[in-house]
Amino acid sequence: MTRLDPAFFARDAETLAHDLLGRTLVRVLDGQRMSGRIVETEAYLGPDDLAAHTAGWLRTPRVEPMYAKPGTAYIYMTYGMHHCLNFSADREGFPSAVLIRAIAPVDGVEIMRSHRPNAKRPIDLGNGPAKLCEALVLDRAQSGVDACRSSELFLEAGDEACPRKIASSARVGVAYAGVWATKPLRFFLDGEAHVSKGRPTTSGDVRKRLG
DNA sequence: GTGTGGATTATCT
DNA sequence: GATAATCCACACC
Repeated sequence: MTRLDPAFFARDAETLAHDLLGRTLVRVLDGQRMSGRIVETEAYLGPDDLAAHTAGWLRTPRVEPMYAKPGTAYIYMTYGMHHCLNFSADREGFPSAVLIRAIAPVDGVEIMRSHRPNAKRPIDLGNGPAKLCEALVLDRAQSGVDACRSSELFLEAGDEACPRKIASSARVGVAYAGVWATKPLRFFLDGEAHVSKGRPTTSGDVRKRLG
């Protein structure tokens, strides 16, 4: 399986969010492999994007990985109890990233389940950004990890080089971001059961594209 | 099946 | 001191 390299990540966040669909996210913990197929992403475009943590070139220790070289993991805590996984996009010094919102579990399902005892079905292991972080044991300790070099967190090309049908919608939970809240920067595989239940704050503008 | 509200804390102003 | 790129339990159809 081909591992994704820096050149893959060195594209604008929107393109990268589109292209990460269908790829395989791999987490190795205590020598045991867990993986999942990415089925939902969101693009955070950087300085101009009011929904991004780096709006207005904000630069604090927390968001530093977004400024780092493409493929760097940016993991933050939200609502005091949830973690979300992103990968830095574009180029070093330009703070954009792609949020991984949902995965379909592939390898190590039982290991993931042991980290999320409340998950009744395999689908509940990855159908939400905070859920997949819990299942894969990702927290701020992994923020800043270079996914192109790390042996604990990386991505593979996946079976499906060119996913079937990609749909887009507004992003989730960014209602405060004005016009940026309505832009179709959330991408998911249409009809895929593992997509998260989170609904965009602006309804009715889900568009479909050909894959 | 669908909708609503509460949990709980890092981070920045 | 306010706010948040969320999830889950529990009501109530």
